[in-house]
Amino acid sequence: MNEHTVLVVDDESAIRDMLRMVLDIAGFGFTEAENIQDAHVRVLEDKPDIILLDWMLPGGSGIELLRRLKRDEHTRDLPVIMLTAKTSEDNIVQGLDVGADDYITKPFAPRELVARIKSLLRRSAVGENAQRLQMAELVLDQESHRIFLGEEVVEAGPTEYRLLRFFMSHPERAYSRANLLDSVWGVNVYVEERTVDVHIRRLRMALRTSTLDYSHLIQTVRGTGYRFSSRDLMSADAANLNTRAV
Amino acid sequence: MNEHTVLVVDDESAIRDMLRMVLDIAGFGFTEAENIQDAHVRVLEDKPDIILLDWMLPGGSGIELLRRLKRDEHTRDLPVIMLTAKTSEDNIVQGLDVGADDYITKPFAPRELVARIKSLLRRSAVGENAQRLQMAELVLDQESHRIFLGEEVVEAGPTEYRLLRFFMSHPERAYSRANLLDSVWGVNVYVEERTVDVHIRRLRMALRTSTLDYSHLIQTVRGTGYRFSSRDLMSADAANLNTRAV
DNA sequence: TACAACTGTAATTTAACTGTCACATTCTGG
DNA sequence: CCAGAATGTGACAGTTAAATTACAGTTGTA
Repeated sequence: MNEHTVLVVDDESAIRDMLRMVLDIAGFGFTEAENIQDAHVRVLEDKPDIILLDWMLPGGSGIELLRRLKRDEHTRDLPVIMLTAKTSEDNIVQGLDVGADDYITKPFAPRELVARIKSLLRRSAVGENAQRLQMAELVLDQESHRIFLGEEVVEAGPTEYRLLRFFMSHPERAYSRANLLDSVWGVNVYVEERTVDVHIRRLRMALRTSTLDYSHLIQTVRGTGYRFSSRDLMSADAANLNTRAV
Repeated sequence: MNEHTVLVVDDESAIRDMLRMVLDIAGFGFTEAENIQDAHVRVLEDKPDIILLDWMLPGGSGIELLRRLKRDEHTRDLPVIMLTAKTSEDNIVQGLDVGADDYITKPFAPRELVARIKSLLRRSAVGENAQRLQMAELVLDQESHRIFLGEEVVEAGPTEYRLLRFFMSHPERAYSRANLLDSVWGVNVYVEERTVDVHIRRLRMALRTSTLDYSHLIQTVRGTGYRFSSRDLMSADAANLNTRAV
């Protein structure tokens, strides 16, 4: 596997040094920034694969950077782990929409941190390597950031795009609404679970064009959540037609 | 969502009481134990969904129980949060090493504890630990939350799914209707015993597709209840009822 | 700034699932 | 073979989960 680069954003150099050592031992590349402005530059220049972002930063809190990253098309999918001090800021964390992919409270065990980083990288790895996700005539092209159904381009909003991408990279598996919120919206995002239903509907409608109807790929698992699957009532062979990267 | 039960293992009753209150407010079911032996019994009897385990316990430290739980097939996937008094990283690392899913150091904010519990429950809800249960051509795939019979997908409601899952993970053994209600519907649920019959029927019907009929796996044990068995109904009965002449 | 697209939420409608009952059928012991 | 007991079955109505619709607030953009 290629070496993954981790960007650490923290204003305390002691912590950065500590993390540099930990990450080095774990075999990760390392780059750092001590404020938001610097961090943004590092993101663009060093193209890290994941960001460890301290919550409390001078010159704009971490959430500011997070928002900015999530707003930009090109950086939206960069996995971010928030580092939160284990004190009263907990309250703040809970009240705000964060949208990070994971978070960890200080102090943390290096082992745990590394495990979470690997987990996140693994999760986004599917998307990294594969520019295109395909199932039969349904193609999600991450390069052009578009969805194709047969010859037609599927009209879908950003959220539906991410939802479909998540589903296509994790097919044949049931996810609860909470799971989907965590994976597609981000952890600590305060959104009603029912909202997922609405986006599922929007996605299903998008997957129905004048000539093709792939809406059945998004299946309801009653009492549990949803699932993306090629086989509903069809033969098991269709299962081997798993989503594949092209 | 169903109510989840939390097992608190701590030798100080004050802490147990505090946790009982906190968890109650958060809407969790509660059960407790003050030592390892007791805890093990509670795990088996109350079937908690998650365990809060104090590190320091009389008569064997918490890690002892943790090891035991992780060793047993049935309890291996039970999420465990370690409660550690001190911030000593050694303990934490050791705990995570043995298989704890998370840890929290005392004193802790109730809010954070609840958040972590929910997070863990969510993770294991459609867990990565999900396995496939298989018997011949009958497959219950917990990952995709589906049942396959040969090439076909079996249509079954949530209750039938849970019922089959229970049977497949506890085969070759007869269960009374009361047993099944406890295990599949949950304890302290007021439902008529005969209701089990109806769901048994529904499950049997589901296990009968156009090409295969596996309904005979769900066997009636007259005067007792039901049993899931691959052994033929006739020979099985003959073995059990060999006291009578025909 | 005005407009168009997108989001999240709540209210309402629709569909699926559940539990029970009444009646049918099968089994058991005598 | 009979009577009583246990289990199977079909129907049905209440309950719950999901689909749908409408809408108001945001956000991005011309």
